[in-house]
Amino acid sequence: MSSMNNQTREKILNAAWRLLEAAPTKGVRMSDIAKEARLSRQALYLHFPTRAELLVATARYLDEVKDVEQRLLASRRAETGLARLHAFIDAWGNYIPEIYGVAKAFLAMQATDEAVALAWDDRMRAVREGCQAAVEALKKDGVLSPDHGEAQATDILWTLLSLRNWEQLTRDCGWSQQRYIATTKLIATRVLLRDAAAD
Amino acid sequence: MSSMNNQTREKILNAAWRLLEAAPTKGVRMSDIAKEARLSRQALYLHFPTRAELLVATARYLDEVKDVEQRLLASRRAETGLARLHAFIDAWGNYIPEIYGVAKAFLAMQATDEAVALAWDDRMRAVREGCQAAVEALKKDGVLSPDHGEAQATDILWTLLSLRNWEQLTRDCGWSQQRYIATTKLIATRVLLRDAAAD
DNA sequence: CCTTGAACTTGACACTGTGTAAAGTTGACA
DNA sequence: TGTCAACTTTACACAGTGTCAAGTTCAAGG
Repeated sequence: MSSMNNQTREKILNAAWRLLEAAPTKGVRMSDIAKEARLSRQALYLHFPTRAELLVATARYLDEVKDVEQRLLASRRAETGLARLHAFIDAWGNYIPEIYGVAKAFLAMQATDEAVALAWDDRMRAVREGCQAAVEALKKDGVLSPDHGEAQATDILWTLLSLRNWEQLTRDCGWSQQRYIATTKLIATRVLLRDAAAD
Repeated sequence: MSSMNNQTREKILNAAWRLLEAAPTKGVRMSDIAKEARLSRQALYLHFPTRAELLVATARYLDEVKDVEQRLLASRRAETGLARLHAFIDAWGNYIPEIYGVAKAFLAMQATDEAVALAWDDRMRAVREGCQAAVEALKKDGVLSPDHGEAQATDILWTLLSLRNWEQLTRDCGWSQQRYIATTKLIATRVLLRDAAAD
């Protein structure tokens, strides 16, 4: 299977991506993806054993194309803890809308499929590490609020930056992306930094 | 249908509730509920036209039994804005774990079923109104942070108090319920109140 | 030119879970 | 005794996933 034509594989991943991005809330079926990729439904199963694995592969493909690693790592170059926090919120917060379609399909399937749940947890763990690094930088600068230990501060930041929160604020509450970023920075700053250190 | 034996109806709702509470993440099927209620699967359809409506009815039943209205209204009796905010977080935050099982089923079905999505939105709107009332009380006391308008403050509090955040903090991060409540109060206070007014 | 094999198509089918339909059972009440 | 409502039993339609087996296509290599 690994020796198979990679072009076809990419055609499938691209089709899945396109559909999920276009209609994040609608349930995208295997037959939909096949049609979009101009292949028979069965051809998909030649490349991906299950829908779950196709989704996971789509997510990895997306990461690769969009170069998340790169973006998240960029925030680590910031000099102060606060700058680092803000850079991380910029990096991740602006990445969310780009992966929203695929992520939504993930979250919907997470409830039923073990493999999907694990893959999602794995991705979120990566985000959590970014949060942790930002918190450590604050601590090092001596600006971390005495209200929280490092672990708790990481939990809070991680939760604040959850995709669900982004979804609620931008979709349900109608916030613009820009406002989401700005306000999230404000909240993170208020919650995580010791009084005098804000801005 | 409305003239039908209400005992059976309650037996079904109770069975659904028990199963959802016991295994919030597992998909509870109609046949599971039927078995639990010691009825045939078809009997469920005599009382509820679809699984979606059964879920919605279960949620309403839960609210009735647990008397949410009462609890949320209680917070309105608080004298100061801050006390009101904290009372509301107590009321709602402590209600979440009691409805988690049913709510989880809701959220899982929200993606596919329109009726479920509407019912959920409706419930969340009620919570939002509680948030809004708390924010208004803060404003009236003159302690609302100048960083936010009333609408934005409401959005933030509402998002902070989302079931997903409770889930992430208590399940994924391992926080105790008590810690969840205490820290959520702390965060809300830090974010929503003007500097000098904290605690 | 002819064979071989990989990539793909076609069509059929098993399985799960929801929802529908129809005929049969039970027991209370008039 | 008969009737009606509540419930059971059995069967089936439907969607979507995943499997299977028999074909087609086409390029590479003897």
